[in-house]
Amino acid sequence: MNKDKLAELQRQLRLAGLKSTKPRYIILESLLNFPRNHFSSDDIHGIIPGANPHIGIATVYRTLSLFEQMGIISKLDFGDGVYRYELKRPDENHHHHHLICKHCGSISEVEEDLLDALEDQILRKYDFVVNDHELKFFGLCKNCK
Amino acid sequence: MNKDKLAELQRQLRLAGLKSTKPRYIILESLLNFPRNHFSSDDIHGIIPGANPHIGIATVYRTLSLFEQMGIISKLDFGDGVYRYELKRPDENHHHHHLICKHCGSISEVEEDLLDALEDQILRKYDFVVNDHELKFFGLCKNCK
DNA sequence: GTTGGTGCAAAATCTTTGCATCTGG
DNA sequence: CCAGATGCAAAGATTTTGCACCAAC
Repeated sequence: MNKDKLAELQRQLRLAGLKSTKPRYIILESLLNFPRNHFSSDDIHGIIPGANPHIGIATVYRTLSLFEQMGIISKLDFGDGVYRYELKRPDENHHHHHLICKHCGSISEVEEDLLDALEDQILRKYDFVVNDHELKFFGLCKNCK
Repeated sequence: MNKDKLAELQRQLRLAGLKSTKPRYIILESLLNFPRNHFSSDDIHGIIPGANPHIGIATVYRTLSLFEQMGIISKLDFGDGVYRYELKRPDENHHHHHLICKHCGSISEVEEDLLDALEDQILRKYDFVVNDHELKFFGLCKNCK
């Protein structure tokens, strides 16, 4: 399955006239194997084994930014001064929502969208065409409440 | 009306055992007069007349952070690496939503909330108690679409 | 061999902190 | 007076950039 993603990356890079390099493979592999759903550039840089050709933090930033443009990952902002990314699910056209526990800091995901009615209303009332949204709920998770 | 807000600040500060100082007055006055609804620390620092006792950027950061704790303003994050604030409306218990135009960068506000159904569902399904939310819509405003 | 990619270090940006000094109560 | 607030500069933290070198194609 990871093999598939790596081959897919190679295909997409070639298609865009870009090079498929070792750092790009290693970074994709690292984020696929990352234990949490959300990761920062530093998270990824931190888990890359040092034995590989050494990968600089600048390359991680550049590569994650590239992956975002390619639609492989999405950039997230939980308001703590560090940008994070998550793997994009191929069947999603909108971002899902996040539940952020103010006590323990855990982040979980909401499958339901349910914003269609609101988006309709926004189009009608404000004449604003919504392409995407980002919704965060702050509160207490089941363990902390 | 601004007089009212200044007097109210003085009252709240006294109540909390804090000092009502000139920089705090000047900063409150500056954000009340700021031409847009959303402002960064640097925005506020930039419009303070130089003739006053000179106010350092650190004081602006500290004061806006204090005002946030006091419930006068809310911290916002539009994902561009700069934190902004907005005046809190006394009748709002939840944050309102924002429309962010990807073309011209304009930010407008949505009055409707309409998340109650979703919040109910989150409580039932995820056992998560929502205290607050933050919803941003990205797309094209009426001038840019 | 080109063109693009990488590593490194320096720079840029935003925010926080330490500390001597000042000031409101 | 004294606790808290301020100004300044330095330090932190995160992200971006310039440039010589390296590696895909």
